[in-house]
Amino acid sequence: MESQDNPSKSPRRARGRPRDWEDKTAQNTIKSLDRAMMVLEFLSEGQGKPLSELAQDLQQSPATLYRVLTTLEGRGLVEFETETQAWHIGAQAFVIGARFLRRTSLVERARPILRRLMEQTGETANLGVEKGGMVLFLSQVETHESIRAFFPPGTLSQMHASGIGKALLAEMEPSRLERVLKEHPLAEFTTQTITDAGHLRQDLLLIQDRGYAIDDEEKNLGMRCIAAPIFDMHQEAVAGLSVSGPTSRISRDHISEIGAVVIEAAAEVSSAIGGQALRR
Amino acid sequence: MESQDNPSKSPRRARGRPRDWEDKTAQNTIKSLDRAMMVLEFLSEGQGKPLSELAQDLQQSPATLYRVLTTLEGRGLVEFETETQAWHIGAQAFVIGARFLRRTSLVERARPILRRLMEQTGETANLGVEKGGMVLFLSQVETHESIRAFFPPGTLSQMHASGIGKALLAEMEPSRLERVLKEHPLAEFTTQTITDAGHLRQDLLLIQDRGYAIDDEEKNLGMRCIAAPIFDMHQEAVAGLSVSGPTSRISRDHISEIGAVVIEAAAEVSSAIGGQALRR
DNA sequence: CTTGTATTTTTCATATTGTGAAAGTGAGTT
DNA sequence: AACTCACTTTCACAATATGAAAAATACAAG
Repeated sequence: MESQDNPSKSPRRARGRPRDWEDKTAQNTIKSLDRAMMVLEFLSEGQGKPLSELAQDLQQSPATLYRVLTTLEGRGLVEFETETQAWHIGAQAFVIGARFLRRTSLVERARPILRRLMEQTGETANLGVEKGGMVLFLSQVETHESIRAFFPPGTLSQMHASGIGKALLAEMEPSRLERVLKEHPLAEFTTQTITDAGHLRQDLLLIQDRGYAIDDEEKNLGMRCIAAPIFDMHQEAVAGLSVSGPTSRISRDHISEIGAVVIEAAAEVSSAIGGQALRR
Repeated sequence: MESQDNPSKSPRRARGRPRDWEDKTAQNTIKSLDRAMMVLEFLSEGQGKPLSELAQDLQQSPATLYRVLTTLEGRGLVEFETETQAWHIGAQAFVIGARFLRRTSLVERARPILRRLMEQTGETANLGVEKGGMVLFLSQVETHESIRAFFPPGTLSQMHASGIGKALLAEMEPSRLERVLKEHPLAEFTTQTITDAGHLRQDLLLIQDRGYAIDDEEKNLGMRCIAAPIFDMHQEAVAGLSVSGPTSRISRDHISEIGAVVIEAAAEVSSAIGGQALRR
């Protein structure tokens, strides 16, 4: 059962020096650029701030910071609000970032399926991938109901307290799973959150067996979420798909029924991107 | 009726040297950073490319480009695909960019209204703003119909061939309008596209008078679009909202009826962001 | 298996250019 | 009207970004 790698074809490998370092010391980077990107990142995280405050938060000289900001402003990556003297993330950052979605056709192909899933279940449908040990929400089709779950695309969320996250963890190879667990402590969000690693591992086995994950008020009280993994051509779980809604509508009686629909939809997306689910 | 400003509190105005230059020569920027951002922008526009190709396209030395890319990679802004040796825009760019939407509450507040608009008209509803003489689409609620218009959020589009674009142009102050017209030639997309400035100006007057704009197959044949402007507290048109769909469903008979609904929805968004429409 | 070629990655010497301190500027405040 | 504060620009200096060239590597051909 250890035949993970596919020796059937020679997949045009890299020339040049191999990037085996990966863990890297990454000495070969540009300092000033890296610092500037730190500014951009920081700016995107909080509210807009005036120069002086940024300089303090980032421990940089106002003069340098000012030049970084005006340079980024020149390309529209940040914006300056004259009224309040505050620097904000700019529209161009959104334009550039949004193009990430177009790269992988995952989002496009999943979208019609997400929509149908929403109509079938009546609940908001979400698509997410794993990124740096977190779940990154890529796309969403919202329910018509007025009480609805809401994960804006671009949101990052803890894996262990998310349906999609657990679905992905359950399919992860052991070593990678361990690394994720090591790097991300099991923070508690509600009384239902799984904070014990053993307990989580048990749940993951159940998920793998059942085919779908349940986030049972583990992130937000009153909200349930049913998720299933999406597989690529190498039978690796590259994304997850979920429906989420209030416990009142996603009642315990409905879970297995919804679970089947979610698995079905995830399998459809898998084949839409040329993938195929694990044979069990 | 000129009491715009709220005298109840001191609205913390700018100190320091005023940014009156605006047009600026912007000598005060960091060259290397600017070049790096150009790389990021370029990367987001096309498909993923290998280093050598990028170096040629951007006229930069491979060595420098390589360091820029690895630096950006370190922050997840670009990604390197080992299989094909291609550099792509990264997930972190999406994460950062997506936060732009959270800044202005416009999107959040408009979303429920967009949704209702979609349900009322049965057609895809869109929200967009003007950015650098173009229309930037921010958000969208798609119709249930299988034939539907599609502007992915983050898309930029020419103003003169877009419903939202024309609605915004119609409310623009003359000097700014002229500048936009000067900087953006009236490209022809279909036989219906307005390519004559005089003709466009005439249409804008009509739009201002009527309160909504019609894109009558001016960008894509077979597609109509009805749009209206959204106003902020200063009675400036800061965004626009539209429904778009095939000519078969948005027939000439329905236009005025849909127009009224769109105007109504736009007015609602206006008040949701604390704005108010022009009194006519 | 050996050699050749294309591409990426690193090294290295150089001067470009990013940097912080401090001076300058204007708006708000007393 | 003088003062204060925060942003913006100037300036001199050396840190560091840069490109040429060399090294490293994978793939292709003989």
